[in-house]
Amino acid sequence: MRHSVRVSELDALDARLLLLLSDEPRLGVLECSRRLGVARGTVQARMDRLEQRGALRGFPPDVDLAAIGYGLTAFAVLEIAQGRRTEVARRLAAIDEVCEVHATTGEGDLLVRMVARSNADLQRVIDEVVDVRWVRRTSTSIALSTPVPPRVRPLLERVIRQMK
Amino acid sequence: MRHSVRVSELDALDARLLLLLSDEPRLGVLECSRRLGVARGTVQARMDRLEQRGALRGFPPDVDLAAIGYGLTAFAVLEIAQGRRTEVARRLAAIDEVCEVHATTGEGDLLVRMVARSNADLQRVIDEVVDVRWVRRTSTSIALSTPVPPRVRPLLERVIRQMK
DNA sequence: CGTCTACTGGTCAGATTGTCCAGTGAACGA
DNA sequence: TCGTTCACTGGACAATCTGACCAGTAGACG
Repeated sequence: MRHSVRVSELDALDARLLLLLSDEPRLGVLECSRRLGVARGTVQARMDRLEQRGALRGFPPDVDLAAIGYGLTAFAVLEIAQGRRTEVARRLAAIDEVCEVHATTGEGDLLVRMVARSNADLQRVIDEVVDVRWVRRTSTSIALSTPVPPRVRPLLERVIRQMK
Repeated sequence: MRHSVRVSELDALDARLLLLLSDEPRLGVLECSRRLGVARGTVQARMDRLEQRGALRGFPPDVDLAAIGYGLTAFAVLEIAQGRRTEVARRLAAIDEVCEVHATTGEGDLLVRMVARSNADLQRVIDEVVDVRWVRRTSTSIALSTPVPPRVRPLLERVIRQMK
């Protein structure tokens, strides 16, 4: 049975597979095929295709930074000198505690997520970030809690819903 | 051989294991034991302990939202009415496109990461977020690029370095 | 009406898993 | 100092899963 969607798009089965893997990442190909009610080869083919297409990047371990001693998270919005985004980003990337950087529109130019062991440590990290050359102005906020942890599930469910 | 560190802390082997898994998440227990030069049972025990301790939450699939059609990412900083954080967070969580919410110190109260299919779609999502009750003021920026994608590796390396 | 593609259901050998076990050595307390 | 405890080793086991095949079937497409 061939499906009608563009090759580059998600298929309902793809979405269901991703959803299943979101809920229980340790599942093997065989178990997935059982749950989805399709042949094992199919699941295997789908996963291969999803990876080739780049939709499924892999299964990185989800490490709890707090449990490793990095209990503090902070966000910094950086304003930087014109045309220095790449430069600044590279220097930020060199800081271990910098866990994520986005270039954005709006008042700020870069949004940085960083972590630290303690308030003193955070001070150090912030200083390191702020001291990066070409950084003009910064505004930092500490994350007090994370009401919604990173998630994809609702989106996948929506995709399935729309597909039906 | 018993190790000297507190039970709640990471051990050098734990860190090396997490690092290994960060680089090649698909690795099985057996392969890990080979790479780390320890017995299989040891790796198995370590992984169990890491999970029990909460340091290793699991292996969620890394789905590329862009490849699923959600090519746009935006961040919103929300200012909300006093004492309504939980309430607002709950409503935000009900929006499929909201992928992450942090409560923060500073001018804003909540930092929201959301995604959308297109500019029009983003408009809709932003409206939904902004229209959440108790939200006073918002400021939104669109993510143009992600110079540093979410990562843990440097942190793990640092932990190992410090341990040595 | 053929061709192509995707899925099914099956097989196969080889690898991996979870689960045991006895033995070793280092740290710890009495 | 002598036991005890704990973590790791290296080995074993059956059960399971994996990757690689295969022929057969059924829509979609020209």
